Amino acid sequence: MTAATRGDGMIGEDVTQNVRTIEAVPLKLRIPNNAEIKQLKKDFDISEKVAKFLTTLHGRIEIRGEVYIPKKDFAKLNKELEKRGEKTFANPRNLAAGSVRQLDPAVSASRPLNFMAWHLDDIGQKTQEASMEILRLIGFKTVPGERGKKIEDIESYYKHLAKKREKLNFWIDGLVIRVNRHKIYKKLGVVGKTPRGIVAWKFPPEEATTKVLAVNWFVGRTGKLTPVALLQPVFVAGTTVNHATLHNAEEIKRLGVKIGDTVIVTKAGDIIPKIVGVLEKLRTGKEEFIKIPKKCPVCDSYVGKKGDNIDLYCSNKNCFSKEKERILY
DNA sequence: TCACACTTATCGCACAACCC
DNA sequence: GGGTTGTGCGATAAGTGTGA
Repeated sequence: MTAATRGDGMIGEDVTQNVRTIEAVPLKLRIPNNAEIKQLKKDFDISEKVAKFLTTLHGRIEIRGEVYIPKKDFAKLNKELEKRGEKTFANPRNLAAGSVRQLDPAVSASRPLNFMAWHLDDIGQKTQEASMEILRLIGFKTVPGERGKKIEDIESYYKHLAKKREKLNFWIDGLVIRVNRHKIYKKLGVVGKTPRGIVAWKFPPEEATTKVLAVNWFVGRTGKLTPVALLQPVFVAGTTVNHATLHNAEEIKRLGVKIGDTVIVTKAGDIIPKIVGVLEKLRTGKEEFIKIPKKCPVCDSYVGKKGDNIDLYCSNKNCFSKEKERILY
């Protein structure tokens, strides 16, 4: 058995030794019995070839899934750490990611890692439903899901899940809608890195309010100036947020944000901090306009726009920040 | 108009280098 | 040898520019 992280989609990190310590990942696949295969044929129209493969499981099989830490186990671990006077972990998502990459498998084994499968590579099965059933039969836990025939079915499942979300034993940020029939799924193809047959529908992100303390202009490798708001630290969706990008001068104008304003902050995809609004009623009159720089904050050269582009760029080809970011890139 | 690449941000964790 | 610090990595979303 070998295991790898997703990486860039092509090359990931070898995490075999750590994944082997996860109890929910069977070291030996379970071979379904005759009655189970018979039922599988009846329910999911699987071919003789697939049925035969399942009776031996000889050959290569690729499974994708999610390593996670159940809420209860995460709370228990932090309680134990607190008791011992040790530092507790901020959230289960990053702890799971970090635990999988540990150099010492014994450390990974000490963390309450769990695994749920959501993809079985093509072995000849015709639908996603069949994939999930096969995964269950060969010994994997699978992500919960339901089949819907109409858009309304998906809407109602989304609402049902949103209600049920807090009661689940693991964190979720939405649901994934996937075309059931593999033939249609393949026919739809891939756009960039995203297959057309699969769509994520996220829940509205958690919100918090905080103050804008300052706005700093960052110069990227292309020379583009990006305003980044320095925020009063605020806890949102499992982490403490200190900064949020304002993208460009147009975004500052659109939001109408000033230094000193109380703003509403969310995290897109529960990851990226984002200012979504300004609470103008809380203004005291001491708020300051955000100055659009005329000179580069790093090399003091003039900045300007490129044609109709709304972004500002540093005019100095040898700007230190550009060079630095280019090297970093 | 669409597809795709680029840019930017965040966090926690791993690991090497450094200091005491 | 142990603690601290700095850097890099992985995962991820959204806005924008570019080229077909």
